[in-house]
Amino acid sequence: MTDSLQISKSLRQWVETTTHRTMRDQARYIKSLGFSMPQFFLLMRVYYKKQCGISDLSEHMDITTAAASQTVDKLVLNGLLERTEDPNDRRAKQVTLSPKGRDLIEKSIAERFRWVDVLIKELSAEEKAKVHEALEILNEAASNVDK
Amino acid sequence: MTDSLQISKSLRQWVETTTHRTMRDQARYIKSLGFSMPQFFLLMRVYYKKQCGISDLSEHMDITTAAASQTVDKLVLNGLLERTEDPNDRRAKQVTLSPKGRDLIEKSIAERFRWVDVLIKELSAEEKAKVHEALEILNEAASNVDK
DNA sequence: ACCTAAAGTTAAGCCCGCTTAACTAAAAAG
DNA sequence: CTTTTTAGTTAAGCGGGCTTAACTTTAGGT
Repeated sequence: MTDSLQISKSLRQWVETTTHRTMRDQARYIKSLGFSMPQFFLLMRVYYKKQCGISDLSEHMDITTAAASQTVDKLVLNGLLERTEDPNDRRAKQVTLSPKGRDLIEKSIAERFRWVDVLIKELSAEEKAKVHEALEILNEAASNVDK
Repeated sequence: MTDSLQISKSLRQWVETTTHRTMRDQARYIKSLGFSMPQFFLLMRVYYKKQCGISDLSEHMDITTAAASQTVDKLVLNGLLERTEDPNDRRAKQVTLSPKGRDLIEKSIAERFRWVDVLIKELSAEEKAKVHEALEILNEAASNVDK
């Protein structure tokens, strides 16, 4: 019989492992490209939102709008972001990823998946089947929790 | 039949979800405690290794031994780390977490587990059993990969 | 014993992220 | 139409993380 405590423990361990691994790999990759973590987190935010303003970035990253503006400025100069005026509100700016920026983010995501493929090689065919079924369940549950 | 491509896809999605969900909360929590990401990563390394030298930290974090030494210094002054001489090699230092440091790390890990329990509530008893078994497999595989 | 290599430390200095403060311009409120 | 609020920019300055360089002390090889 599997109780909630057992599964909670194994799930926690797994989340801890993956988070630890992926954050480290990501940090190294970002650094090797010459970018800082704040810059990268900002790019990630734009990646997930597709488009957002300076205020959104400052709230999301817990920094002032001044800091967000300055960081965006550097990333625009580096060709990773594009900043245009919002046609509906001429005070606001629309920040989006440039092709170069999108490429960077997608490669960094791929980077943290290299570990995933190494992990899969550790599994037998039978284990793969079990793991796959469980992951489908988890992914479904996660999307439910996200509303 | 479950092939490697299928499982890779579901595992990638899962890792993507968990990483994305937890990264921001983690960063915010660390910041709210007044610590920097480099400091936190260093503490994490010590937490996982239980005990390690300055050289290990510098290699692991891709910084010079000088930088590692200085960061450790600050964390010792803050009461989060303890630094003692290695009895087998008097050049080397053994860096370990103080009770206060361990507490900090464990609380930060707990911080990103809040949604894990919500997730488990989504599962039926049967699903819990399957997920638990799969997670045991994955955790085992992960520990093998990390040596 | 000698000499080189290895583990850390210290100091000086650079860069960068962030903040505060003062500002411009546009939208909303009255 | 005036006032206030909102979005963003700019400049000055602080603090922290990191590097290089010079140094001390201990281990290990010959």
